[in-house]
Amino acid sequence: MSLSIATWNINSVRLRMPLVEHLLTTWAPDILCLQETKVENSLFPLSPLKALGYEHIAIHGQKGYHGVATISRLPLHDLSDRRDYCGIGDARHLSVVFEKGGKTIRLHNFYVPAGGDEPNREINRKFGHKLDFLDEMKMLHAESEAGLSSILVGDLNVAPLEHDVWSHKQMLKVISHTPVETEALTAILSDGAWVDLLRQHVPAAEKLYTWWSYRSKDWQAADRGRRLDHIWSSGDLAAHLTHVDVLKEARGWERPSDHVPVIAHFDL
DNA sequence: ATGTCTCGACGTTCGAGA
Repeated sequence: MSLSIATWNINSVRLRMPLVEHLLTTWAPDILCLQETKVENSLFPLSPLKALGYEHIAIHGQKGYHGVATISRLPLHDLSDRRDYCGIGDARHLSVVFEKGGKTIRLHNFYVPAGGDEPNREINRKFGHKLDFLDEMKMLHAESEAGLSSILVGDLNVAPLEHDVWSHKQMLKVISHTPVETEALTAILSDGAWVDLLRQHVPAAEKLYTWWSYRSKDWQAADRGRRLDHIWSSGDLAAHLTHVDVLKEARGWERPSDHVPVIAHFDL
């Protein structure tokens, strides 16, 4: 029995609804986790998703900024788990529980703060917010709930490994790849007993990106990407991973997001 | 080229955030 989980920073779900529908009809993941939906809950476009068979939808939005949504063909439970990291009321987390192949699985959907431009928390409060958010994530453990497996996805806004960026040396002082961030993400991963599924599928020595800036004449020719979007799981599920698709082609779609969808496939 | 894109704000353009 197969299970597929997708994650995608959509950068406005209302603006890019045709692209979401294209993803769902063409790739048909069991569950799609979106970030940066940028819409309050009352205005979220539920009906076109339900019409495609995705009848189980959990949303956590706010006006104009941030926002996450988990869109599923499988029934979802425990839809009200939205954690207020840093206690400032941002819509950046949502978790649900579902069942597949005899397993009960908690699925976390995250949108980690980007952190601004200057990698110094003394002069840039947004960087401080990002570091505090990551610090709070260290408490997440993949095996914290008896009988439950875990998956964690989202735009974590950190490219942790050398080959998660186009130039390790040139990126060391650029937010998303500074040592304090990459060390924090690595600590969350190891302290929480998570497995980095993209890197289980693609060796760490190979370049792998999920995001290409809008600020480029030709994103494809420059290919200065970063791996900001992640899918992690508990070890029991990682053992059932068959492959991961990074849909690079989506960066070339009309009016694209700057992030591309990533889909993990399991054989359970 | 502080490079582009999105949203909200009493909008016909700009500032925020990314």
